[in-house]
Amino acid sequence: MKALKIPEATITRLSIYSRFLKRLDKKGITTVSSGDIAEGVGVSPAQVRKDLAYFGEFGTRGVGYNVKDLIRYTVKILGLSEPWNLVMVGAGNLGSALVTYREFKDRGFTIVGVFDNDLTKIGKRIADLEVLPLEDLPRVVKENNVRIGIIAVPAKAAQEIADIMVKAGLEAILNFAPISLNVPDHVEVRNVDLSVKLEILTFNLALREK
Amino acid sequence: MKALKIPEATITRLSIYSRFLKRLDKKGITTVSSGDIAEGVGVSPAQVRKDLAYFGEFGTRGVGYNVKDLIRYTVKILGLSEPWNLVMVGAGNLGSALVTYREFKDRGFTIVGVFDNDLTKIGKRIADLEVLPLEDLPRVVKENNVRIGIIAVPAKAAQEIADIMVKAGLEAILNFAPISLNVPDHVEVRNVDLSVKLEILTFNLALREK
DNA sequence: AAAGTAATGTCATAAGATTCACAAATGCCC
DNA sequence: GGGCATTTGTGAATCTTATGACATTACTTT
Ligand SMILES: NC(=O)c1ccc[n+]([C@@H]2O[C@H](COP(=O)([O-])OP(=O)(O)OC[C@H]3O[C@@H](n4cnc5c(N)ncnc54)[C@H](O)[C@@H]3O)[C@@H](O)[C@H]2O)c1
Ligand SMILES: NC(=O)c1ccc[n+]([C@@H]2O[C@H](COP(=O)([O-])OP(=O)(O)OC[C@H]3O[C@@H](n4cnc5c(N)ncnc54)[C@H](O)[C@@H]3O)[C@@H](O)[C@H]2O)c1
Repeated sequence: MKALKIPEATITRLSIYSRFLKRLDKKGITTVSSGDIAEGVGVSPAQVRKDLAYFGEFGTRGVGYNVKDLIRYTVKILGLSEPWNLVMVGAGNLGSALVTYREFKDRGFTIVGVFDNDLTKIGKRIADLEVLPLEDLPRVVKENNVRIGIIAVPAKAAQEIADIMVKAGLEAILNFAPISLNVPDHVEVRNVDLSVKLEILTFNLALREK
Repeated sequence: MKALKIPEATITRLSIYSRFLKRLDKKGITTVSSGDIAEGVGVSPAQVRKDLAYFGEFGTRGVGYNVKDLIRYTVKILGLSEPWNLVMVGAGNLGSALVTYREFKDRGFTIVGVFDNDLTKIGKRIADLEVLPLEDLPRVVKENNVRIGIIAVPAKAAQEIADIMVKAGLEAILNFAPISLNVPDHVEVRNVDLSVKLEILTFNLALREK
């Protein structure tokens, strides 16, 4: 495969294009131009073509892209042709919301285990999953070939959970705790930080006063 | 004020530095170097200094930065010296989690209204807020000087809610629905897209197989 | 079948962000 | 008080990403 380095922003946009295309497909639209995609997701047409060009030629000049084909390509690129099993640690407010989030399923993600250390939560059900004690995590990871873990525990506990995940052999972590995690190089981490986006808004609004 | 354009990535990092500094302060640490911050949040020391340099000179050569002062500066830059009132539309799984999220409060955000159109939800309480019908949104916005709204409704309804928010005079929207919103230029929008981060991970893991 | 229109793919260019490297400033030790 | 160690602030260099422009290809119309 391409050794070429792909900008992470490109991957971000591909994910967005991919879901936009699925909506078009559901509406019965069969062909789409880079301009249509651009307008639908709020980028420039050149950007759309450039992003796709990293991975091949998927369109027809003078015509555009076949929606179903392009969905297949983007899904393939993003590594979503095969389903992914996930584990979630933290069965609190956010963890519960994420476990019941339907769109994950649509994109091929299945949460196969939810873990917590609070005895009052263990044994309870979220969606159709029983909350399990942390001790069971390595077993669930092994049994279900899980490679990705989600952290939804308080910041204080996040590093400890990351360590447990690494030890259990997970290769990637999606972290919702507002703290930077220390993990070995072979483990990919991405943080989702909700306050940051809010503070970009306040920064911009505050500027207006000036 | 500076007319200079600041990279959004800089604002993102400032928000992260700011919260990291608050943790240091809580631990009683009074002085910090760009290298310490860099290590704590996972960027380069030069990056930290450059980011701060957009806004002024906050450190002392040979010494570093005073933690409490730097917190004050970052908070000021991010527009957080004064508290912000927010409204939330969508009292579902995610909306409820967000309303009860404590860290928002710590950063000076107060959710003053939660709205939904589901009659079974209206009147219920989330944290200490009663869920209100959408019709009440303009009033709550006016009464509380709200400038920022959060959208946590299904994608299908998000544009409609954005329109209502714009009409009510909101100037910024934080959108959790996985769809791109159409709003006038004077309204700032930022999307929080959880699937994207997950798909960056799958992209990277899928690459490894190659 | 030729001309006109549409839209891709890509190379060149521009813009933007990060890193480097070092002079300048500070505090500390002897 | 002079030298040494430290760490900032910043201009220049580098690296990365986005935009612009257009040749190329395909379809459509007459
Ligand atoms: N709630 C939100 O809207 C929101 C938004 C952004 C970020 N976050 C972040 O997500 C994380 C979770 O937030 P939340 O609101 O769901 O908190 P929460 O308190 O509702 O849930 C945290 C859960 O983690 C469990 N937990 C704590 N320590 C643990 C450990 N060592 N091992 C296993 N489980 C443990 C707790 O028992 C609890 O069930 C926090 O880091 C928070 O900052 C939350
Ligand atoms: N749950 C998650 O973890 C999660 C994660 C990422 C993104 N999201 C996105 O956040 C949004 C909300 O997700 P959720 O899981 O909370 O869904 P949900 O179905 O639990 O809640 C949605 C709420 O919006 C309300 N609603 C629907 N239409 C409305 C309208 N026109 N006006 C006012 N209220 C309306 C519903 O009554 C419901 O209470 C969705 O767009 C979803 O894609 C959710």
